[in-house]
Amino acid sequence: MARSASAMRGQILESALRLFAVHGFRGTSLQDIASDAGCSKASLLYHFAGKEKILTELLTPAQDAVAALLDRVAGLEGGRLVEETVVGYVDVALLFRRQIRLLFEDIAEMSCHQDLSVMELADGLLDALAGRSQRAPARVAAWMVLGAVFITSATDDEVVPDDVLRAEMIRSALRTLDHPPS
Amino acid sequence: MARSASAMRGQILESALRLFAVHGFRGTSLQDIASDAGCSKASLLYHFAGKEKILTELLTPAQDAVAALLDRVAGLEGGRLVEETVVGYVDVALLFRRQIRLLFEDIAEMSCHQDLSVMELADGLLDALAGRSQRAPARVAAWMVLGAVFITSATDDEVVPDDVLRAEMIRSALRTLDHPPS
DNA sequence: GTCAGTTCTGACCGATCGGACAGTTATGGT
DNA sequence: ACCATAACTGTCCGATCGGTCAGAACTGAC
Repeated sequence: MARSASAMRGQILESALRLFAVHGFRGTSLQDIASDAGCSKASLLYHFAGKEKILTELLTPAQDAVAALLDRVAGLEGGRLVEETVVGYVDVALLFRRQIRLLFEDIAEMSCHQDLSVMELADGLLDALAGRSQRAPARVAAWMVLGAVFITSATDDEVVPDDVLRAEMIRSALRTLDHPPS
Repeated sequence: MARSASAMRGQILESALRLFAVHGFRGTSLQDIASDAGCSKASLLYHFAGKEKILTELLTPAQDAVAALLDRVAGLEGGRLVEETVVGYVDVALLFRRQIRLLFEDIAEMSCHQDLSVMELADGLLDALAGRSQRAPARVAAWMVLGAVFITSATDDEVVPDDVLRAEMIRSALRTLDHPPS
């Protein structure tokens, strides 16, 4: 066969991205990628120095986009800074959503593989956070709160004390949901 | 030794939770847990039917807590529903933050193991989203936006069209940051 | 002391996976 | 036609890991 180098490389990257997004990085073997791309596993390792290098090449454009965004807002301040950053970040995230998804698939597969009914619980939480509304604005805001609290809890910013963190998370979440302070 | 069954089980669970939270579920082998708990790998598998069962036992209390929360807010509606759900969810998330962290460590280790400087970029994004403020409310809100957009992008709620999703994500994020609409 | 039952362990197994390597096939320049 | 180089492959290897199993060590009841 011996097609041109760039063609095979592109095919490998595309197969890898798709399989990673479905089964996660660790859940996808080099053989899986090779079979999907239509070449041998050895051919994979001819084009890429290792499995991680494939992931790196897949993630680098997203990293560059964020770096470019940070560069673009470097000189701004105040309201313009926040607005531009938010819009830019959302656009980058949506542009590279498949890459983001591949990061989560390992988690999802791990959570679902057992008898835990996390999905049902997440749905219930989503409904309640959206105030039982099915409208898009409420549902999107609920999704964001779900993710925001989840990730923020996992971080350990030892600068912020726990009680302050709790209070600010609640306030922020209620703002996200457009809920007037009581 | 042959200590009482519950003592060894508890020791194993504690070691597993700590190691999972540091190296992730997949990044921790049964041998690692056994060494940390001070027993043999075979003894692990005497107390737990498999590696996943350990994870299940670690995650079940958190699942039960969420289920209890959903049960508690089942009869509420309107403002009370949202408030109770948010406060309850934040409390559960903070209570089980180590369990949540273990879910993310696999991602973190995967992202950091390569030459990508994701941490610096995340910090830069955090600063910009917080409007260069170092105050706790701004930083917590920035963290939440960071996680919210990240997770929401990874979900595919095919009910909401992409352009609507983008607009609502931006609006929600700006609300989270307490940014007045322009 | 005896014995049944629980707890624990060393040794082993099968499977999987990432990667190495020598050799083969195709390509393009001359 | 020739050949250097790039592209590709089959095969093998070492390491890791989850899990099994027969049997040892310990315990408490009698």
